[in-house]
Amino acid sequence: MSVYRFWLLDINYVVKGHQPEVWLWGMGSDGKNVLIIDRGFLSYFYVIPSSGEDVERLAERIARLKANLSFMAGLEVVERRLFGKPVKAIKIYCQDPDLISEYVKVVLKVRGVESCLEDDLRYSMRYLLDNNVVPCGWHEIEAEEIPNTIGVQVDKVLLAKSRPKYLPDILEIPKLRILSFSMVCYSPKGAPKPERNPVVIISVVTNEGDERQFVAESSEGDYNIVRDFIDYVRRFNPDIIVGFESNRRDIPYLLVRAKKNGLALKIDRANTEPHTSTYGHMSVTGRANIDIFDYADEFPEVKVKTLENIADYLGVMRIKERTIIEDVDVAQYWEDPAKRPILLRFSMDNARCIMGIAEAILDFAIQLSSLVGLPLDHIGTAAVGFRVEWFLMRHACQMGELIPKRVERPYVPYAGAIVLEPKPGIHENIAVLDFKSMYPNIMIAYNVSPDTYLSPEEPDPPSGVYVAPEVNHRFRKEPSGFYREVLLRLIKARDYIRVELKKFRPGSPEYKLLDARQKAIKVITNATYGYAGWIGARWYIKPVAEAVTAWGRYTITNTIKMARSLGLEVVYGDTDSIFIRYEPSKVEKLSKMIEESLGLEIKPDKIYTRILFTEAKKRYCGLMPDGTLDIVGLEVVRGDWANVAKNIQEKVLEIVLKEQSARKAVEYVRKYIADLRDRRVPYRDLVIWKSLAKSLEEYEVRAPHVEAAKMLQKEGWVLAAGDKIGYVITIGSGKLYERAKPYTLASYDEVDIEYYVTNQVIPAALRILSLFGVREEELLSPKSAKPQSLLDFFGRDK
DNA sequence: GCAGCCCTATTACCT
DNA sequence: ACAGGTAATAGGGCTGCG
Repeated sequence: MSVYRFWLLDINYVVKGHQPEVWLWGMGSDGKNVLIIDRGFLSYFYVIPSSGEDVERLAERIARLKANLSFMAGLEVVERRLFGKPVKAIKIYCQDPDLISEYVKVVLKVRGVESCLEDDLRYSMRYLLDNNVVPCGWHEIEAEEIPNTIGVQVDKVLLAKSRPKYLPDILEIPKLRILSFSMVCYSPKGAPKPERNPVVIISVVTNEGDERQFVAESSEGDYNIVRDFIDYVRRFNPDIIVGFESNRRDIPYLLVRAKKNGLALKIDRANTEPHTSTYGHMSVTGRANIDIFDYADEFPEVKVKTLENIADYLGVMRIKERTIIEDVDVAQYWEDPAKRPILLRFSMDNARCIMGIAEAILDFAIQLSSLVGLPLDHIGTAAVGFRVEWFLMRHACQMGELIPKRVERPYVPYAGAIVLEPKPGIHENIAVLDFKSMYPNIMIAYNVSPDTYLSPEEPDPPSGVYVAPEVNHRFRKEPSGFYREVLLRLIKARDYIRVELKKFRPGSPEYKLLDARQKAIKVITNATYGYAGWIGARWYIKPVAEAVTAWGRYTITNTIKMARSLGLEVVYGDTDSIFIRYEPSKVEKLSKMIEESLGLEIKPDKIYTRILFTEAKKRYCGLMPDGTLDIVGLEVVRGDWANVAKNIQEKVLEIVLKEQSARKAVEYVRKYIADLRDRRVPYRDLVIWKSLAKSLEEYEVRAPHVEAAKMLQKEGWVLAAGDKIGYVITIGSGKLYERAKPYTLASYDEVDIEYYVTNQVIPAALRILSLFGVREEELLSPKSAKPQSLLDFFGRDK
C-alpha cells in the first residue's frame, strides 16, 4: 500500500448488492490514468423532530424500524443549525444510497418527525461534500493497486484504503488529452433526423496535433464512420471530449445512429454509452464531456452564439477567412461532388474552432469546477444559481449548517436599485465613480444573511441588530452570518490571487491559471446577491434580498448628497455608480467621506473626455481618452437590430463625439441610405436576430420572428426556446409578421429596403441626432433644405 | 376605413 | 431557471371622425 497523488477528473458510483462504490477517475502525479474505487462510505439523511418532541425518544422509535428498513446502518442524534437556529437532528445512515428516498417515505410517517433533510443529494455529491473532495483538485489517498478485472480503460485501478485528502495549495493542472469533434448529417430535405438520416462527416482534432476526418462512403450508410469514430476515441483515450451543442445534438444523434447500425457508442472508459445526467448534460464515464455552447454566456458581446461567431470573437478563426455553410445548404454541398470538398473543409474547421475555443475556456471551467465543487462535466451545464448553490452547500457542510430543501414559492417582486435621469446632450470631462462589489460588501457590512435575519416576532438580541432603511428588516450583528463568512472567504481568496498574479508574466501558464481562478471567484461573488433573491434558492428569504437593495439605494442616495455637498455636479447614476464632472481633489475627498461614513469603497472607474446622454436611462456613449467609444445600451450594442442600423449609429456617434459635427453625421447618414437603396450593403447586414423565449405554440401574438420561425419549422427544422431566429423583412403589404422571412430562405431581391431605411437606419441615427434638432426629413431627402442652425451645435464647426 | 391613442407582449439591455 | 429597472418595437383594441 502506498500514498497516491491524483487530480480528480470525474466521479460516479455503482451499487453492487446494496454495497456502494465511489469511482474516482483521475490523473495520477505519475502521469497515469487511474480509477480509484472507494468502498464503504456511508450515506445518510437527517430527520428534524417536530417542535417539543424529545429527540432521543424519537431516535429510539426510528431505530425500531430497523426490522423493516434492513439497510439502515445506524443513527445518531447530532447538533446542527438550520437557517442559523440550533437544532437537534437525527442522522440516519443507510448502507445503500439508492434506498434513501424509499426510507425517507417510511420515516416521515413516524410520529414526531417534522421533516427529512439532505435526502435529495446524490451519493457521489454527498461523498464529495462530506470528505472535502474537490473536482479538478489534487488529492492524496492511501490505496493499493488491484487487477483491472472490470476492463476499464485506465492505466491502473486502485482500491482506496483511506479517504482522499484534498491538497488545496497545488493549483497546477496535469497534462490532459483533449479531443474535439464536429459532425455533419445528411438530410435531402429539412432538418436531419437521427432515425432516418445518416452522419456523413465526423471531423476530429486532438490537442496532440492529430486531425482526422471520417467520411461516409455513400449517403445511405454510416456504419463505417460511426465505428471508426468510436475506435478512434478509444484509441486516443481522451480525458476531455469537446463539442459544440454536443449535449443537445451530436451525442444523442450519435447514440441513435450507433444503435441503428447495431453498434454501441462506447466512447467512455467503463464500456458504457453516454447517458443523460444532471442539468441535462451527457455524461461520458471516466472522461469529461464538455459542450462549448454551455460557455457561450461567458461572452455577452457575442450576440448570436454560433460556433463561428464565438471562434471569431476569441481570435481562434476569423469568419472572413471561412466559408460558412448554413444548415439549409448542407445537403446540396454534400450531393455536389464539386462542392463536397468545401463542406469537408467547413467541418474540419469547425472541429479546429471547437479545439481552439476549448483551449481558451478550459482554464476557467477547471477553476470554476474546483471552486464550486461540481465535476468538470457538470459545471458548464449548471445554471448560475446552481453553481452558487453548490458552492454554498460545501460551506454549509463545513459550518454545520443543514442544507434546506428546495421548495416551490410564488413569485413576489421587490424593489431594486435606483437609476438617475440623465441630462440629455453632450458633457465634457465626466468621471464614473463605482462602488467596488457593492452588494457583496453591503451583505458583509450589515451581516445580511438567511441565518442572521430576525423575523418581526423575534426580539432584538443582546449583541444588537442592523436595521435596513425603508424596509426595516433586522439582522443580528453577531454571529457572523453564512453569506458574510462565505463572501469574506471569496474576497480574501481573490485579493490573495491578485497579489500572486503580479509575480508572473501575463501569458505564462501560472498567470493564466491564477487569472482564471480569480475570474471564477469574481463570478460566484457577484452572483451571490442574485442568488439570494431567486425564489428557487434553497436559502431564499425575501427580506434578505430586499434589505440588500434597500441598503444599496441608501448608499447611492447618500453618495449623491455628499457629492453635491462637495460641489460636484452629478449628471447620471445607476445602482452603484455616479457620473460627475471630474474634479480630482473633490473626488478624493468624496471617497474618504464615503469610506468613513458608510464603510464602503468607491473609486473612479473611468474618465470620459466627452459623453453623450440620450433622453433615456441606461443608454449613452462616452469618448475615452484613447479615442475609443464606450457604447452602452444603444442599438449598436443590441443584438436585435440589423447591422445597417448598428453600423450607421456607431458612425454617427463617432462623428458627433469626435468631430463634433452633427452636420457631417447627417451627410454620412444620407450617403449611407443612398448606398442601402442601391443595395450596396451586404445581405447579411439586413438580418435581424431575435431569440425564441418559448416554444412556438406558446406565443400569444404574431410577431415577425415568431412567424419566421414557423416557416423554418415547416421546413422541418426543430426549434426550441433559446434559439436565435435570423430574418429579413420582404416586400409586400400588411403587417411585418406577414413579411418576415428567415434569411436563409429569402434572397436579397425580395428584401424591402424601405423598411430598413424607415424602421432601422432612421430610428437608430435619429436616436442620437434628434438631440441636435435633426428631423427625419433631413435624413431622407437627398438634398434637403439648408441645415438647421442647431445642426452646427458647436459653433466652431465649419 | 383609418389615424391616433393606449395598453400589452416581447426582447434585450444595464448594473 | 441569479435580481430588479429600463427602453423600445410591433401588435391589437378602442375611440372618434361627416
